[in-house]
Amino acid sequence: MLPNDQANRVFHALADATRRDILVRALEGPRNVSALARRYPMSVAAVQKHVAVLEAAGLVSKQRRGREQLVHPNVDTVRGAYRLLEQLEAVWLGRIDRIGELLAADHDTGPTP
Amino acid sequence: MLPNDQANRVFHALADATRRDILVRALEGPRNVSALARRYPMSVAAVQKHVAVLEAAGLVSKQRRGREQLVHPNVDTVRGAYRLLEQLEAVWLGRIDRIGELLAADHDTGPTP
DNA sequence: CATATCTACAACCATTTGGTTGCAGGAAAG
DNA sequence: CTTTCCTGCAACCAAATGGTTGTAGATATG
Repeated sequence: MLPNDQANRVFHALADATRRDILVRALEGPRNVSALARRYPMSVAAVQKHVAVLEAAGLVSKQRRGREQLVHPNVDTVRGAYRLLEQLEAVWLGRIDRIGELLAADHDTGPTP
Repeated sequence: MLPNDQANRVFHALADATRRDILVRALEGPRNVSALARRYPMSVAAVQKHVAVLEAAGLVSKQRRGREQLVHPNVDTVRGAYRLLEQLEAVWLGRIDRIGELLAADHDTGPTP
């Protein structure tokens, strides 16, 4: 499971529309940084920083090819975030179950009339 | 689907271990702010701010009961984030599919030897 | 070689974040 | 009524965020 501080980095990285889009583009196929930068109304350096945030979170890796740096996705990390949210929902469903048990128990022992 | 700026708020809210824990406690059962605050090494006001961030993201709502304010979860918003990550994975799987198609096409037409 | 392209990194700046303390109001308990 | 508890809000502060510009190195291209 994602350790707590990586979870912090992953969700922080996802909390920005530009970074989410960069991730989508990388998922579609490897892109270099300046090609990515052409899609957004900001400097190349700003996009470099966004990629660095995604990389620190383990959501993408960079791979040199000649003078360019290809950004490609780490799907496993996306799944890690996915699983964390799944666990949150499991807590919720567990609570529902416990309520169900209580109701069943109530029904079994029945409130003395 | 979550609008872009709500997605920003949701992932930002999840990018903090204290806030994720608050969400878990709320999922276990409604808690008031000062009961939550006792669990963390910080002031009540700090926890109030964390709850406000979760509330702005739509992850929890507050409901007054007498002098206390019960924090209870909005599971639908958790599922919204869930779905967004699902979509990311779908992009990835779509790419895999396209690669599969290409390979199949390569196999069909075959590279002329 | 000369020039253009892709990247890295530093310095700088405004804004946001995440904490603090202090104060005031409403509800519960003595 | 007085006191205690829970909450809301404002002011303040250090650190992080998200952008900029500028400089420099390495690789392609003419």
